[in-house]
This record gives sequence, C-alpha cells and structure tokens, in this order.
Amino acid sequence: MKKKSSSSVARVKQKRLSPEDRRQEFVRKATEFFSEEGFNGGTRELARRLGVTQPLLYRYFPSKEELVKEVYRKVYLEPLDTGWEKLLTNRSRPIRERLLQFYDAYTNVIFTRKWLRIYLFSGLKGLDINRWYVGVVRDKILTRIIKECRFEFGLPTQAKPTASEIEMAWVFHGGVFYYGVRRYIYEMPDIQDKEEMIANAIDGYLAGFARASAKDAKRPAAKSNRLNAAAAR
Amino acid sequence: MKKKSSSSVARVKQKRLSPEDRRQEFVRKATEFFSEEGFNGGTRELARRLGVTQPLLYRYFPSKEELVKEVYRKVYLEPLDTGWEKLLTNRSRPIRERLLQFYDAYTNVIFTRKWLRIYLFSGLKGLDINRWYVGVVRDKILTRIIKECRFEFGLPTQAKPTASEIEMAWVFHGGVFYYGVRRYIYEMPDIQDKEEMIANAIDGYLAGFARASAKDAKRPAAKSNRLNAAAAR
DNA sequence: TTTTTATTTTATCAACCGATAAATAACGCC
DNA sequence: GGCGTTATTTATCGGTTGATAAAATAAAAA
Repeated sequence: MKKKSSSSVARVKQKRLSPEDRRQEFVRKATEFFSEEGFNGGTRELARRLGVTQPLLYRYFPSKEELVKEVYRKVYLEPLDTGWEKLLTNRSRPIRERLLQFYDAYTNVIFTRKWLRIYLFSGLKGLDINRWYVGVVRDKILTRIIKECRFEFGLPTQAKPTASEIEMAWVFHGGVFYYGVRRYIYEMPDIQDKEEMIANAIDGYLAGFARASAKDAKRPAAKSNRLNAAAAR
Repeated sequence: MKKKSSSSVARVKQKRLSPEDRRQEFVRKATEFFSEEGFNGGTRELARRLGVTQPLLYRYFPSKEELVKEVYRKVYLEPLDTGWEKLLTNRSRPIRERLLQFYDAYTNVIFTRKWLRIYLFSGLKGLDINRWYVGVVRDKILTRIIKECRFEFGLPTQAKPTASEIEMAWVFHGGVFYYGVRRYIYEMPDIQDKEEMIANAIDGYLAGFARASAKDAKRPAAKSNRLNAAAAR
C-alpha cells in the first residue's frame, strides 16, 4: 500500500473536486455501472468501482433510488439537446439528405452500449420517463419527418399525421433502432456499416411513403384515421 | 379457512397432478412471474403466487438458475416449432401474401407481454440462447425471405444474401418487432391494428427491395459484399 | 501550528436472498 | 381402516442488500 500522501510529496492529481463535481462524477460512473449490471446492481460493488466505500454514496444521494433517477434523467435528456430539430426542417436540401444527416447524428448519440442498455432496462420497468421519451420521439421527430415528406412529395402538410403514416415512420425508426440493439446489445458479428444501413433504411422508407401516398391519392382519406377518432373520445 | 377436504366432500378440483405435470405448471407460472418481475424476482414471492411455500420449489428444481433456464428454453422454442417455414416457400402464392400470412402467424406467437419481456430480459443478460435465437431468425427466416423476394423479382436465387439484403431485411423485421415492444412493453395508446401495420411494413420492404434491386442491376455486384469478405478471413 | 469544518471510513442494523434439513400432511394401495 | 410413499410445510442457515450512526481522517481556515 501507498503512504497517505498528505501534503506535498508525490501528489500528482486528486485536487478534491467541488461537491457538485464529485456528485456528477458519481452519477457518470454509476451510469456505466448500472448499464452493465442492471439497476439491481449492488451499492457495494458500485462503490468499489468508484474507489470509495459504500456508505459514502449516501452522503451524496439520499437513497439508491434517487441516484438511479438521476442516471435516468441524464441518459434520457442527453440525446434531446443536440438541436437536430432545425436539421430536419431545412427545406433548401432534399429530404433524403436531411434524413441521412439527422439519423447519422441521432444514432451517434444513442448507439452506445451504455445508452441502449439503460433505455431498455428502464423501458422494462415501465418508467414514466421512458414513456415520455417515446412520446417525444413520436411528436417531435416522426411527426416532423412525416410533414417534411409530405412537402417533398407535393402533398398538403397541415393535417395531422394519419395513423398509417405514424406507424410506417415507427416501423422505419424502430428498424433503425433495432440495428443498434443487434450491434451493441446482442453484439452480433458481421454487421453492415451504420451509414449504409441508414441509407438503405431511408430509401426503403421513402419508397414506401411514395407508394402509400400514391395509393391514398386514388381513394381519398378514410379508414386510416381510426386513431384520431379514438383519441377524440 | 376451509376444511381439509380429505376424501370426497366438496372436492371440486385439485386432483393432484403427476410430478411432471406439476413441474410444468410451475414452469408456466414462473414464466409469467419472471416476465413481470425480471429474473431478480425472489423465490418467496414466486412461491406465494404459486400458492405454495418457497422450499417446495427446490423439490422440483435443484436451483433457481435451473428453473430460470427451463423458462428460457420454453419461451425461446415456442415460436420455432410452428412449421411456418413451408409457409414462406410456397411459390404458388405471391410473396406479398406469404409474408402477410407468415408475419401474422409469427407475431401472433411473439407479440405477448410475456414473451417480449422475457426475450428482452435475457437479451440484456447476453445469454447464449438469445444469440442463438437471433441467428436462427437471420438464417431461417430472413435468408428465406430474401431468397423468395429474389425469385419474385426474377433474380438469381442461389448466391448467398448480400450484406445489404440482410440488413434491409433486419430493418424491416426489427421495425415489425418494435411494434410489439411499443404495444406490449411501452403500452403506448392509440396504436394501429397489427394487420395494417404488417401490411404497410411489408409493402414498404418490397418497395425498398425492388428499388435496391434495380439500383444493383445498373452497376453489378460489388461493394455490398464487404460482409462475405470479412466472414471468409 | 492550531482550530475548525468537510469528507470518508468503520461498524453495524434489519430485511431479504437462495438453499437445506427435519417435521408434518396428504395421497395411493392393500 | 392402516401403512408406506410422496408431497408439502416449518424452521433455520449463511450471505447479501440498502441504509444509519459514530469514529476517523483530510482539507481548509485561523
């Protein structure tokens, strides 16, 4: 064992962080820990990886649950404050380019083992923050994509997205998402480059969107609005 | 409390099952339990839901882990012995119809809260049986779909699926899968009928497949075989 | 250096976990 | 019915969990 390193000799680092910085360091490392072990991981093992003793955690967090909540908050808010919303609405560029750039940026944030695992763990718990996040994806991302696609294909953009449109966007988005799961959670070998996969997925989605629009143009809007009716009651 | 009901009076049910049947009943109920609580659920709570005491479990299973393994086996093998393979290869019917019927049948099996949750729980654990299952989906289902699509579009069917083809099929399949997650795990409201979603997803996939085939026909096979090269080393 | 304050550790608690042994209850058979 | 066998329960073990109080240490202030 080393000596105590009390004042001057051999003191290389470890200045002593501000309480808030130290707290954030704990949250950061706890995120890594819980992403691997799940939220049933013990506080003793977590403390060991932090290089401290277990009761110290309770100086910075009133309970394990509070620490876990802070991990959630950090993980779920991380992908949302990257200002990608303008990226989708820039109509000076074709929709395909915008989608390519957006999904490249978005997946650069969420396609990590850490993020995906915490997302799935909390999803299995049925947490409110998970439902909130999924709602944000639908209302901010998918709804925007649908509107921009309509514009690209010369369709009216005011009306709310139909159930079919949302569901098709979800299938596309979920398909892309599932690539991350296969790669970073299942760790499947021999997987295609992310960029190629995204390009293929986008082309497939746009082809499907064009096809569906053409079909809907023949017989006007009906049937696919079962959802709005249900939501209006 | 009731009386003991030893021989004849007021005996309505509860005949006493054979050891194997009782064991299977335990496995069945344990599947429900672990699907909700996760595999960290306690044996005492499980026994309570079974209406028995906790040590009794150890008469039927040597350890909790063995019980859990049997739950895995049952859940993972369930969707595979439904003989849907012939369904995909019946070339007297158009591929769209076959895909519709297959995915209707397949999702009828896996789109339950129970199945999806156990699948995700075990996936997060990185279990071998999970990786095995994902490999089966790729090699038996997706590869077959690709081959049948090639046939439908008048392309040669012998060559192994390219990386792009597999990845596109995965995005499609994962998109459908993610519908189940949204519905039965996230429990999102106002969701489209499963059949409509599947039909839309299939049409989108086929449109994308046609588009990709047309593009590949211009410049011959190259680039998209990076995977085979990687697998051959 | 001495005093004060903030940080970290040691020791410990009650509750819960998976698992085992021994005692009891229920059944099938004669 | 009584007897032997199987199924089930009661009681209990050692280990681990999240959490608390008090002692000890390190840093900062004087």
